[in-house]
Order: sequence, then C-alpha cells, then structure tokens
Amino acid sequence: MRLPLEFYTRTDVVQIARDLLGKVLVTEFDGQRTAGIITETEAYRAPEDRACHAYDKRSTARTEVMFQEGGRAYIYICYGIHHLFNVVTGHDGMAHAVLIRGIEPVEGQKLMIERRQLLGKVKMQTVKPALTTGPGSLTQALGLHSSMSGQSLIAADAPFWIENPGKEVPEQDIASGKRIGVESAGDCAARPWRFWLTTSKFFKKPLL
DNA sequence: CAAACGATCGGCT
DNA sequence: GCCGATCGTTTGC
Repeated sequence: MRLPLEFYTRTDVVQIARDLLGKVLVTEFDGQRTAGIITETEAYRAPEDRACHAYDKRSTARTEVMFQEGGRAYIYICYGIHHLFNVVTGHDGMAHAVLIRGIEPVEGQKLMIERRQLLGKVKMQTVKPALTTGPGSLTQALGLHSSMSGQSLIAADAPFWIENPGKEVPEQDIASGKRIGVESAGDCAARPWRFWLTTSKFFKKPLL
C-alpha cells in the first residue's frame, strides 16, 4: 500500500530517512512503470542544518516547496546536469527533506537501462549497482525530472509515489554515517544523517 | 548584470 | 584515485 500523508508529516526527518529504507519508490507515467527498493537516504533539516538548501529559513523560488507540507517531491538540478530527488517531510513551514541516494530495481529494469543509456550516455546493458546507485543516476532510471518538483506523492493521480512492501527491515540491516558532499556545512557535516541498507549492493561506498 | 558554486557522474590513468 | 563536464540558482557588485 502507498504510504499515507501521516508518514510524511511526522516532525523527525531523521527517523523518516531511516524508515524510508526498504520502502518502494514507484514511477508510472506515459504508460511506463518503474520501481525500486530505497537503499540509501540522507536527512536534511532546516533551519539550523547548514547543509540544507533551506538553511536559516532561506526560501527562494527553488526551495519554496520544501516549506510546504510533507508528502511532495523536491527535485533540483545539481552540477548543472543531475536531477536529485527529495521527499519533503514535516508540517507546513518546516523545510525538512530526505534525499534518496540509491534504489534497487524491482520493476521495469529494461526501461531503466534504456533511460540511463539515453540520458546518462552509459553503455550498460545489464542491471548492476551503477544503474541506480547515486542520487543523479536513480532519477535518470526512474524518469524523474526537476520539472516535476512540487508534485504530490499522495494524490490519487500522482505520477510517482512510495509503497510499503509490508516486510520489516531489521534494525541490524541499517547502518548510518556522515552525509556525502556536504563538507562545507561546518559542524553539521559530521551529523550521521546518511542511512543505508547493509544487505544491498545498491549504495555508495563511503561508510562513515 | 556578472561570477561563482554546487546534496554528482563516468571515463581514464 | 583523479579530473573535466555542464548549467540553473544564488549572491555580490
């Protein structure tokens, strides 16, 4: 079943980042469906988290969606090329989000490979970790785009959503460490707000 | 209006 | 392990 609004509007974004591991991210539009188990996440928590785009309550045209009620997508472009997918959480005005950094394909693998060849100019022919590991890679595989930022994950006609497959992820299968690429965030850089499923091969290497 | 800067990726050494 | 690509957003003058 799809995760309900109440899953996203909880106030502890770090807990939500943990809870998203093992859940299934599904995209379905233009008659094409792809899905993958979420294997790696990072929590971002404005206003005091310097690594967050909405740090110090900074609201711009780009980050405005982060301030809305949880249960939407915040998708932005990084390094001019990569579209990074985040799940907005918390109440209206909170500016919390979880970056999805890795998925393990479970549906539409062929389509994922086609999209990666087209958008990422990779020559991959089979499913392997590089297909959907890394925040910029999984959005290509799932067909997600920054133009979809602000879309609801709850609406009946949503083009993408997250499902609960029903099986619990054992606590011992979850590891945590520093977030990646946020060295300039001062003391916030040390926060262990990155989580991954140790039972999967679909997460990035740095383990601390 | 100009300039610097990324929550990265993939190829090559 | 290192390095260049690439461009929308933000910030500074």
